[in-house]
Amino acid sequence: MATLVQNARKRLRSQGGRMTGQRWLICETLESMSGHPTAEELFEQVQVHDRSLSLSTVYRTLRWLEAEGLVSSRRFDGDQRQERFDPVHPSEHHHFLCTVCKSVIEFDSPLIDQISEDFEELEGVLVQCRSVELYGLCRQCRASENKS
Amino acid sequence: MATLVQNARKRLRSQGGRMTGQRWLICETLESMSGHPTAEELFEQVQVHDRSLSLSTVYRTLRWLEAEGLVSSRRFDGDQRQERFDPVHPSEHHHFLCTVCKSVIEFDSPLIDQISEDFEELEGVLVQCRSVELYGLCRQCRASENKS
DNA sequence: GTTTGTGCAAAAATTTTGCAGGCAC
DNA sequence: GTGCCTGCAAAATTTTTGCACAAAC
Repeated sequence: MATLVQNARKRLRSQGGRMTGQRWLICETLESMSGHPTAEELFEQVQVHDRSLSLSTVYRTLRWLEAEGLVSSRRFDGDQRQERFDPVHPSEHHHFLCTVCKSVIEFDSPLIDQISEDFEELEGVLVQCRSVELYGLCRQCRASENKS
Repeated sequence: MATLVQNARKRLRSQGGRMTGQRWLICETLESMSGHPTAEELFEQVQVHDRSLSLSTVYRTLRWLEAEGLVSSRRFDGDQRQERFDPVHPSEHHHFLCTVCKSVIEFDSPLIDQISEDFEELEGVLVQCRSVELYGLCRQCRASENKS
């Protein structure tokens, strides 16, 4: 499966853009971070490898990747201001968020299409996108909750 | 069914707060607006009836209502910055958003509980909240899309 | 009278943009 | 060399806060 850097390089080439060290690092770092980081979190992680890379560049790169459909941005319940970013996967997927440790688990279910089709029939609308978010306690946090 | 103003008044009484004209107007206006307005939109609508009511008061009231569990705030896909607010309904419900006219339709489906239970079993997590968002074309926009 | 609430203006927080210089091709 | 890209600082946008005054009990 193509990595984010590979996809980005392809897009850049086709539009006369350049795969700079900064873009490379941002893509690689984003892909290595599991939990849908904010721009700020990604920036901090990127700075470990390049002290001089700026937050503007992180934002500019993320927005470009988003426009290219390679990265998606969202806000989860309880996120007040900052957006979260993650590489777009080839297949649609949805999110479970642990309200204690903030970890994210991705999932999918055929029932989501069913819901969508039921609703189309009921209302006469056309559904083009679906987003399901579940919130609760992950396995670990659930266990430690029980102990205390 | 209790209105937002009625619920708010009850909470205020029990904690020594006051149902002021501003709070009343904000609650009534929010309840009368169907499409999950932003604070700014609510503010504009409120200003029709009270020119001197400030945006700060709108925010302060919304945050208080939110803390009391009477109003919920969210951001939909494509909303870049501003949050949207709406009165919390007694039963859980989800949202369909028209990507053209921005109208919002609320719905519910028993399959959502099913998805949630399936996922709990699969991952050993505890799901406490669910949020489903569908995006597409509403009946009207779908029709006018076909014509053109 | 005391406490709570409001408007205003200023601050805080997040994201975007203009510009001068730097780097990739 | 040309043109895209970056860092910096400043702007823009949304939301919160401090404070003096006003309103409700």
